[in-house]
Amino acid sequence: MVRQPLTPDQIEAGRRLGALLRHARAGRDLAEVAHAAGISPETLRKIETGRLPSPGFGTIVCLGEALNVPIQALAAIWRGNDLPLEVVS
Amino acid sequence: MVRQPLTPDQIEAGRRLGALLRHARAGRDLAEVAHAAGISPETLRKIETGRLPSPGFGTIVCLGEALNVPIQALAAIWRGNDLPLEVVS
DNA sequence: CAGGATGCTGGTATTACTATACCGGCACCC
DNA sequence: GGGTGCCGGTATAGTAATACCAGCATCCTG
Repeated sequence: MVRQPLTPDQIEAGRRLGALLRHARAGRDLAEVAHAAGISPETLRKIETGRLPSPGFGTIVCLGEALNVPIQALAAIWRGNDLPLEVVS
Repeated sequence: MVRQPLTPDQIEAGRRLGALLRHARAGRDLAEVAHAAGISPETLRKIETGRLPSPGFGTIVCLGEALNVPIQALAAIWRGNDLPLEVVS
């Protein structure tokens, strides 16, 4: 066994994370935010839509910084604690 | 351009992250911690030695949880804020 | 209303990297 | 001298990050 595929749990965690990030962006231009975070717009879009379920740690840290989302909120979302969305509003 | 290699900055960030995690583990068995975090001992060892500079977001979240390290400390280390190591002691 | 601009989406392709496993070797300590 | 634990190297499946493109809404403007 070399690297088993992502579990459904991980995939759903990625979807929750993407939804939170999209909620946090809330109007700002996708490309602008991606550039501020130092990643490509394509990558950000895929994260938001859940097609990149488990992005790199640095990617998320930079995104949280660019969007002013506390990293602990992202971690909580990932772990499944359905933290209220008010923390980012 | 498809996926440019990791920058030296990212590699050094990974090294700092690994050093912090190793410091936080501080005596506990590597294999035990890895199991608690839900990853393989090999992977944890590579993260600690800096040979996996930019692990997945979920990997770091689980590790922080297993080691009782606040996720914000890990993010700060990654960003380069040379946060004192006392936060984990 | 036509037509352009803007912004998001799904698809496909490519490359670097993650996560895992196995091995021999090197310490340290009882 | 045999555990116990860490290390470096190698190998491999699968994913992350990026790019390009055609399509489809919405909005503005002539």
